[in-house]
Amino acid sequence: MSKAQNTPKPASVWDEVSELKRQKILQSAVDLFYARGYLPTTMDDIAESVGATKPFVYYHFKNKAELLSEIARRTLREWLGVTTWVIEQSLPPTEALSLATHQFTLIVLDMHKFVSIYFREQLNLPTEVAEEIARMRREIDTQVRAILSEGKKAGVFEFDDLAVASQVVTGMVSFIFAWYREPSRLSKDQICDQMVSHVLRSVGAVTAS
Amino acid sequence: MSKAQNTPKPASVWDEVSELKRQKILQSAVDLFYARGYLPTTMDDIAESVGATKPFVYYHFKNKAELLSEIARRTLREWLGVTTWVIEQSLPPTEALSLATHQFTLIVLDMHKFVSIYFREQLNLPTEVAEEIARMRREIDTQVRAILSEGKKAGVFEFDDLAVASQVVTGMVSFIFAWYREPSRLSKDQICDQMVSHVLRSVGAVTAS
DNA sequence: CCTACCGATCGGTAGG
DNA sequence: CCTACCGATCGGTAGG
Repeated sequence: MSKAQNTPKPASVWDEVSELKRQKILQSAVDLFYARGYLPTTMDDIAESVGATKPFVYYHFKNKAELLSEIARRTLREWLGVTTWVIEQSLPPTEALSLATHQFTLIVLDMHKFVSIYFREQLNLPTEVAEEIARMRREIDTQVRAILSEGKKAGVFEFDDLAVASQVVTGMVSFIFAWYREPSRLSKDQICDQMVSHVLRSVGAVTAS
Repeated sequence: MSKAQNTPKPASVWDEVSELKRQKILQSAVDLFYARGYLPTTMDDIAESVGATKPFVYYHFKNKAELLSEIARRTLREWLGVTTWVIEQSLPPTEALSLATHQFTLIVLDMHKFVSIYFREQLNLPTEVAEEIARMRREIDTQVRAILSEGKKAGVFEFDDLAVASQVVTGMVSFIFAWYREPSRLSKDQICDQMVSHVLRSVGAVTAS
């Protein structure tokens, strides 16, 4: 249940019902955008899949781009939440990188469709949303670099270029979206463990168990 | 000059000129698809960017999907060419993985726009082309696994699951498309060296220099 | 008489 | 929250 509803305290029963409809529409959009792509999916498709007509969708979302924006925002918000939370723990570099990788991998697996859509459809995001997303990505990158940099200084990581190392780590995990399919031969926990091992080794972590 | 023209022996001057025009159109399509996306780019846009009109484009390419198909085919052909060539050398696992990673990285850098378009627009490929591409991907995966498997048996690589390791290796390199931008702070050779180091370490290669 | 192209317009569908 | 409908633009192809 990592896909929390994110309901910002429903003030009334009316709001709660309205929010539920928003979630239902968004989930249909996610399923369709994932299967067919953002542009080929019509607002009529989404309306039909929730058993309503187009104006119903427009009542809950300003336009088509707003649906995509919400998908991208939720994805990045989850990622940024994980790295921020790990940084706050002030763990030793190896533990911090392990934890961040594990949680990051779990998000990619749990929010597989969200992540796939985000990576494929970045170009279709409105300018302001694209900039908001870019800011969050830079924050994540800064935090990953902080962990890697600290590990290198402490002598527990061994790699050359910090920027490349950071991209390699986040890329290795992000790219799971391109090959993960359900049902999966391996459990999510098994994949997390594999990814932690690969990430730790890739930055030359000494305690690669 | 890794972007070979792939000209299948021009029988005459006429064919040669025609082939040249095809290349010019394809390059314009690549630039536009990369910058704006496949669907938002119109055939008129492509025609305009080569200083002609739409029927000119249709004279050289059956339709819009054929342009995208050619981009995807060339990308996969280059990748498959590299792994096949490396396998043919019958090198020790570590050398084979180093060489494959170096060449694979170089392709992602040299054909940066091709690779980006391929990953973003897979869903827009005609069914038969998508299947052809999928076959080539499976071949590449088989060859990467062969190298990794041999290294594990020989005791020079250390990782747990072969499928995950293969995806991690190809994913790490493929994902360069998502962060590489020109002009780059690092030279292509520097990036190749970095990627070889990360890949070797990620599969627990003993000689991670 | 053909190759290589252009101006104009088609049917069909998108977002709103 | 639906029916009915718009302004616009698309990929692809006709005739010349």
